[in-house]
Amino acid sequence: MAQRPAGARRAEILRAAAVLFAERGFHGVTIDDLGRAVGTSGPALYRHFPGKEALLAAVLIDVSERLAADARARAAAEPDPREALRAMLRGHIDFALTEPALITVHDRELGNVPEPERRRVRRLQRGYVEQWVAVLARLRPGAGAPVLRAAVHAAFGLLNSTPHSAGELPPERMGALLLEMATAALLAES
Amino acid sequence: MAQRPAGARRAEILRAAAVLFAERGFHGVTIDDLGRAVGTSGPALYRHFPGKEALLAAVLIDVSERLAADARARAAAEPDPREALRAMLRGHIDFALTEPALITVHDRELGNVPEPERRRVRRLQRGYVEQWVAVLARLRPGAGAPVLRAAVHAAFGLLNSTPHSAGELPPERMGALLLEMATAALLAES
DNA sequence: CACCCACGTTAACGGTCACTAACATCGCCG
DNA sequence: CGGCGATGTTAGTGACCGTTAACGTGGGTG
Repeated sequence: MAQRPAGARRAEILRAAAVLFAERGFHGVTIDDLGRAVGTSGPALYRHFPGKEALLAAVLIDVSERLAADARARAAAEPDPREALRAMLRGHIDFALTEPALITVHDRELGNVPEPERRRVRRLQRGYVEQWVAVLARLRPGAGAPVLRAAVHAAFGLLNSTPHSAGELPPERMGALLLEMATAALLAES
Repeated sequence: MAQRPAGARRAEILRAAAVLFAERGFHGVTIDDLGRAVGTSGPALYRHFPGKEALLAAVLIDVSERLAADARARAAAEPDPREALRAMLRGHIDFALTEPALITVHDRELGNVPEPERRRVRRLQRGYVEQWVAVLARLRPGAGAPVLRAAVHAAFGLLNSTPHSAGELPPERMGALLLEMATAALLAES
C-alpha cells in the first residue's frame, strides 16, 4: 500500500469534503460521494473520522483556526491600525480567493456541526470578529462596538461573496476590487 | 372546513418553507416538517404543490420576481442615477431586513431547483444584476461591465449578510449602516 | 337534498443513506 | 518469516424520507 506522510489522507479527505459540502450542502453529500472523491469507496472514511458530522466539524474548526491565527499574526505585525486593517483585509481576501469552498462552508454549515464542536467554532469566529473590531475601533473612535461588529459582519459578507461571482474577473483584479470596496465600506460613517 | 381567500394556504406554505429552508437547508427539511409548520401533517402539501422541489422553485421564483420588479420600478422613478442607486439600495435593504429567510434561500438554494425553473430564476437574477449595473455605469463611466458586475455581486453579499448578524442593531440603525456601507463600496474606485 | 370538489387524514412502499460487520491486503518490526 | 496495525473492500441493516394510495369530511351549488 502506498505509504505517505501521516495525516496526508486525512487532509485530502477534508479538502474534498469542503468542496462537496460547498457545492451541495452537508445533507446533499453522501458518504459514498465523499469516498469516491478521494478514490476510495464510502465506508473507508470511517477509518479516519468517526462519522459524517465529525468530518464537517473538522473542516469548520480548521478554517476558523486558520482565519483567527492569520488575523492575529497580521494585526500584531502592524502597529498602525490603518496598515493592520489593510493586512487583515489582504489575508481574508487571499483566503477567500484561494479557498472559496472553505469560505462557503464556513458561513453556511455551522448549524450542522454537533454541539461540543459547535461551541468551539463559535468561539473562534467570535474571536476573529473581535480582532477586526479592535482594529476598527482605533480608526473610528466615535463608533460603538455593536455598530462596528455589524459593520465587520457586513464586510465579511462582501468579501465572502467571491464564490458566487467566480470567473467574472481574474483573481488579482478581483482581489484589488474587494480590497478597495471593503476598505471604503468599513470606513464609511453612518 | 375553514374557508379562506384562495391561495392563502399556498402563500402560508411558501412562507413557512422559506423559513425552514433558510434555517436547515433544502435537504435538511422533511415534508413532515413543512406540514407541521403550517398545522397540517406531511402529505397534505401535495394538494398544493406537486413535490418538494416544486415548492422550493416557487419560493425562488417569487423572490426573484419581487426583487427584479421592485428594482425596475424604483429605477424608473428616479432619473438621477445617484438617486436611483439610493432607491434601489433602500429597496434591497428593506427586503433583506424584512424577509431574511427569503434572502437566504435566494442565494443558497438555486442548485436544488429542478431544471426548467432554474433557468427562469437565473434569468431573473441576471436581469436584476443588470439593472444595478446599468445605474452604476452612469455613475462610474470609467469602469467596464465585468468590474461593475463583480462590484454589484459584492454589494449583494454585503447587504445579504443581515441574516447572519441579526440582533446586533435595531433594524433602522442596521438599514442606515448598510446603506452607507454599500454606497461607499459601490462608488469606491479600484 | 344530492353531489362534488377542495382539502385533509393515515398507512404503506420503494429508495437512499449513515453506519456496522466481516473479511482482505500490505508494509513494517520483532 | 510471522504476526500485527493501518487501511481498504463488499455486503448487509435499520432508519428515514419523498411520494402514492385509499379513504374521510364538510361546504357550496345545481
